[in-house]
Amino acid sequence: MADGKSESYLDSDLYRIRHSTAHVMAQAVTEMFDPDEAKVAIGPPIAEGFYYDFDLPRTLTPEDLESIEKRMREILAGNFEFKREVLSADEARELFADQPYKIELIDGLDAGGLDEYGEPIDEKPEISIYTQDTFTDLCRGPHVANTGKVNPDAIKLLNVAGAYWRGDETRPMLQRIYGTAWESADDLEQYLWKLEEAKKRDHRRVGKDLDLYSVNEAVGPGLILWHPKGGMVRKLTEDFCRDEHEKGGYDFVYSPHIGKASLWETSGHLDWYQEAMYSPLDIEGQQYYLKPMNCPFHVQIFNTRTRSYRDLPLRFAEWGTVYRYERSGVLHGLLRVRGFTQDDAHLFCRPDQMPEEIDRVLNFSLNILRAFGFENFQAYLSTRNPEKAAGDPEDWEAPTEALRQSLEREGVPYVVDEGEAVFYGPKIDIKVSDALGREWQLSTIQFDFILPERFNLAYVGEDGEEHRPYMIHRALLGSMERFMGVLIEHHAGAFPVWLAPVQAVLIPIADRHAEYAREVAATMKEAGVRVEVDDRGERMNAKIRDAQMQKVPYMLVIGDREIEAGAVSVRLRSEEDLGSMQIDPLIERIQEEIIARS
RNA sequence: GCCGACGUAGCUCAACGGCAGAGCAACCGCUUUGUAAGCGGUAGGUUAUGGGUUCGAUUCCCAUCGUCGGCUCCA
Repeated sequence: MADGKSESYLDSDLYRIRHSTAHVMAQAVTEMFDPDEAKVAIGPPIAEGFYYDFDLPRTLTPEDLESIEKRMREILAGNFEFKREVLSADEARELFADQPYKIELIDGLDAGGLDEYGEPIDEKPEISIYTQDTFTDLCRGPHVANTGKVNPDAIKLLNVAGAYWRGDETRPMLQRIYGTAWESADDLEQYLWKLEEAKKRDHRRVGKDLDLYSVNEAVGPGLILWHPKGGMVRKLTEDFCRDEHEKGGYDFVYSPHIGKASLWETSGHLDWYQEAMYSPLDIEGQQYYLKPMNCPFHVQIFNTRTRSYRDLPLRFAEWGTVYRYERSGVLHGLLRVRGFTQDDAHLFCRPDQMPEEIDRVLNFSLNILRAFGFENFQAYLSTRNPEKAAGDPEDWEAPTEALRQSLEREGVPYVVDEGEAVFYGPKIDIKVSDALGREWQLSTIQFDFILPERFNLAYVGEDGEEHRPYMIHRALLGSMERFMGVLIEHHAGAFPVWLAPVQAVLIPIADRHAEYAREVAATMKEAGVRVEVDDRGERMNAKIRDAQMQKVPYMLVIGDREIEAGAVSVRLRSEEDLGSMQIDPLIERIQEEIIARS
């Protein structure tokens, strides 16, 4: 129900509660203005609440939200029935004569093919209205029986934001009020707790607190500066993945950041991707573009020699940094940036190798994601969009079927996004659920019918003839930036030991213990543990507090007793006290955790 | 890009037409400490940038840049 559209949700009491609460909110809002000043648009339930869009004579303030919420509770207390009526299109037009957005919806419903939210539907719908108290809205329902069925202690208005009418930036900008509604006050409280928790885990905040990365105004928006600690997490991530790729039969390639305009013309990027590409550089009269993707380079490497069917499959992997223009308003911490590094690879294979290649890459992807602590996956299979699709429909069948069967074999839950594929081929996207149950898209596995043709890729078959290879793009973590962001939020900055930038802090209690601490540190470093000595003139309590807030997995306290015993006193960031431990068993324990990646 | 909110010390925030402040962090002392903040001191600012209004602007107005919440899009 992440998209708020699952069957069971559409059918639930919660859905009705939210839908009805949206209507009550619309009543409260329209009451604030003269009837001819306040225009209402649409107000559907969404995954964890509802919204309603308004066209109002002035901007709403947070104070307005409070008074709207107060008025909503009064309306709810009125116990007004939600009365449904079915109208003809003309009757509806008359009723909503001074509501232009409703008129547009009615015209759409009357024409058929779309519901009131602009979603395609098969039949021409009945036009119905719902009335509670003084407010009547065009609506297909369903609703609760009366306003008394909505718990006034389980609703909350969250924020106001701008939203285009019908999501179309050429249409008017409306004011959207987001709210949430639950069955019980406890449910509401739990939801608000989750929002708070999400705020605490926000990678932008954690990134600052743990000194992982920054975005700098002098450098530019959407461009990430990795600090030493964040850089270490990223390096460890990359090292692990590179090793896995090597074991997995990938070859490593490297390609430049810019390429000639003619390359991007051949690849087609200048035709269909130019709006996301930066303006060209002029070098000796030739135009060069910053790369938005790595594919054309890998394709060129493929093409540097005649390939035999014996050479295939070829798997070219690169941590390729690409630059894409993103509109300033969409940039978001590490999750949406303008320069990012994809863990990219391109697979070239014979048609007969394709199903196995898909299996391998899907399995590979899931295993890598599991290594980072993700357990729950949701896959999306995007199929051919007849409106915009390269190649013949039958070309799509085998790859689409191969993708589907791989998902079945892996047992990954998946949904089919009918017609959602990019024009060059079908694809699988994999989303992971994090510790708070939020979904993040990471892996993508995409077929490509276009590039092999445009670059005239070929291999010589057993028959001595030239054949066109299949080409698959895939990124597993997606982008290093985005993945780091997701990882930070998933672990709330408390990275598993193998990824922790600092795995242990040695805390000498007094100055006289510092020398021993440095000796222990040297021993541990020797054993490959990332360790620091906190020899500041602070009290032990302060040092523990700082290490705790930095989410360091091991805090090793050293005082007279430990020196005497040749040991350290071990505290975990979980606040568990392991007591006094000898150095060797401690190192062993840490190393085991690193290997187990826990 | 668009709508709205917001930019004050490294960080979190005060002051809101009349001398720009606190806590934390940094630095310097004192303290030598037993599992989440010891005490004292010092330093730190063209109040994002540029213009305007005013006797006087951090405060009011305009523009630009940036951040945040959304819309749209996506790795």
